[in-house]
Amino acid sequence: MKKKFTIYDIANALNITAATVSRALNDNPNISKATKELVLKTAEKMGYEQNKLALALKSGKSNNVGVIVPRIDSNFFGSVIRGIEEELNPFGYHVIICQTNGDEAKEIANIDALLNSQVDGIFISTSSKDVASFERILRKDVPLIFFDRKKTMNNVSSVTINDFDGGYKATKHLIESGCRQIAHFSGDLNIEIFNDRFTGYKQALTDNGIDYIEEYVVKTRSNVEDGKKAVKKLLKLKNPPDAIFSSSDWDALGAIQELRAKNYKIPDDISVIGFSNEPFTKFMELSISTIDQFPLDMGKITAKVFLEQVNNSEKVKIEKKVVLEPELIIRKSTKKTLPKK
Amino acid sequence: MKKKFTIYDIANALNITAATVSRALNDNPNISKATKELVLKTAEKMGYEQNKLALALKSGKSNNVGVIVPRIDSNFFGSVIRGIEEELNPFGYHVIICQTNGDEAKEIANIDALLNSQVDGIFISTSSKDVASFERILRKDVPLIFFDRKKTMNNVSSVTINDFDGGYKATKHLIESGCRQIAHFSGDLNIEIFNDRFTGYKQALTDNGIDYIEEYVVKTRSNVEDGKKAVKKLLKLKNPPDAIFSSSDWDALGAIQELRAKNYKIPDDISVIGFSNEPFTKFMELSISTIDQFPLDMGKITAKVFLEQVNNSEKVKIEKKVVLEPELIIRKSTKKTLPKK
DNA sequence: TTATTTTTGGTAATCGATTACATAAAACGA
DNA sequence: TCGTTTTATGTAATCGATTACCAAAAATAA
Repeated sequence: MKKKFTIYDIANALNITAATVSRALNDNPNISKATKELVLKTAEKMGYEQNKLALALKSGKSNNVGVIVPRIDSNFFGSVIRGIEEELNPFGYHVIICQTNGDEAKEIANIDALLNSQVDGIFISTSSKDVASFERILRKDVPLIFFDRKKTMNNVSSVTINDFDGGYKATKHLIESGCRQIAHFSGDLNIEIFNDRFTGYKQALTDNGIDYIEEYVVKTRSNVEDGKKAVKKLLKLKNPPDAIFSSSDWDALGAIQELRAKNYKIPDDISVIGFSNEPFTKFMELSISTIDQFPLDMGKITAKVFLEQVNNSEKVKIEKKVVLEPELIIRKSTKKTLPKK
Repeated sequence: MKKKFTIYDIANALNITAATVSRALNDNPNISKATKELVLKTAEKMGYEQNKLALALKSGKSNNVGVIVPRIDSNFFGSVIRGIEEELNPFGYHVIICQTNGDEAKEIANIDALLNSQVDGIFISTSSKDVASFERILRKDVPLIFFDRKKTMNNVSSVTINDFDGGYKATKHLIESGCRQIAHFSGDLNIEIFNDRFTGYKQALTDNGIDYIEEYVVKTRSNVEDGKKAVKKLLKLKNPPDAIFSSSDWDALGAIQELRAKNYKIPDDISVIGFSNEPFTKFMELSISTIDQFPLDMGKITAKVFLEQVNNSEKVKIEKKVVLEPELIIRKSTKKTLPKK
């Protein structure tokens, strides 16, 4: 077993006390230069490294933040986390990752675990219907910030994109390119982002005098298989759609694969637009129109909001709701031309 | 300020000592049932949660592991981390993420920070030329495991794929499909994985009686731009290649974009094969042949090797070198036919 | 030379949980 | 009834670093 050296070891070696060593290492003004140099030299020689755990226990600050996401191996969440890490690292914070796979129970378990480990903040893209566990975070006075998938709560900051606008823009684009029977892959409508996209979709229809047809809306779960299934279902309708606005790029991909397998022409027979701007949408045979959510920025801004909050001299409560504007990206899977009329 | 309750608060409330409370909470057999129930009830009522920091300081175990990667927003590393997290979470471990962007100084800084925070293990995909910082980890007796980008060190476990084999398989496939002038995008040859792929490439050439031509090897940095540049360079040769084996999917993508812009036919004029099986390679107009590295498995196995190591009753030193077998995935960017002869 | 101030460093409590050791009370046997 | 075992809990040290408070030594003033 190798030995880990502490300030007490340094103190013993120099016949001084740990308090002096601690002060010397922290460059405290009432330690003489001679002693400081001696301590520093000895620390160096022994390979001393500060135990952050002891410091964290004493100070109540762990310098860790927890990030809870459905999954980390998607480009979107990977980019958000990258943004958070890059922004926080210079301030000495570390990022603890937790995955929920969209499971509410796992999300609660993760929150508990993070609270136990005394993280200095929790950033979450939630999959929960309930806010009870978030209230527990607030009760412990731990900064909580939602990103992407938020819950609306008082005194809690959030960084999201305007999903309503994203849904609106995507749908409007389809309408402007001549489509009238526009289907929607919705995702779980209990989750705000999906509900907002859906609402944006409906609003765009209304604003353009198009009737909302309930059977055009299919609930999907952001994967290729669900996209295929959804298309199959839609094609069986007596009046199949001429466009699909999918709330996820993965469903859109599934839809496109299924449509092409059935020899539909995209975008001529059916236009398809996704959501998220996953890298693959750009490189595909038939590049997919989509909505960019700027995940890297979202991560960085989330981190900044957190930093503001902890540096706020703890007096006034900050509630900051940052809403990023999504961007429509038009590619080959939707028509660029104007209405046929 | 909200109050965080400790075992002392419970002890005071019940007029017993913290020791008893601690024992009751840990279901110690020599605490009476009555007291246990009382303590449990009071803890519940107060919303008590154990402070893991205090526990970690006392026990010397933080239940955190550090994972150091060049970047987290790539499918490959995202998947590895997902695998690690999934495997370790049931055992109560949390994963701290650090990014280096391939910068050696940042890697060292991250290692220092992780050691300071007393992590129970460090998993790293290294970008360093030097092993000095890893020796510091070992000196502190912290388990160290390399994955993907390793250094060869005694007493250190690693989980990698057989990059030599990957390079060999890719090159052999190109040869078998009739190519003879095979170029290679190499990456930084100081990094073992790239060097191994390169060696596999050369070996496949040799085994098939093809001369190794130095000017066919271009150093790239795993991004689209470098792939384009590399192709431009190769096409200027008096004897341009008829195939490219790229050590990265991103360079391969750049190469393909550049080649198509110049009206080369793929795979007829030039075959291209990448490395990693990034999702986009599958969905592209011209799907890209590549080598699968099974990143999720790599993460899970890395975690398992770690668990074995810490459960090893700390007596015998374990050095486990796991090498996964990569898989050739043939798609449209390479010919499937046999040699034209 | 004595009193006062300034330097410098020591003492001991603290953060929250665990645990070896000690001890009081209850239960038991003879 | 007295000694012995068992049961249940208390006491105090420990993990490593910080810091309010105090005290000796040195420097300065009177």
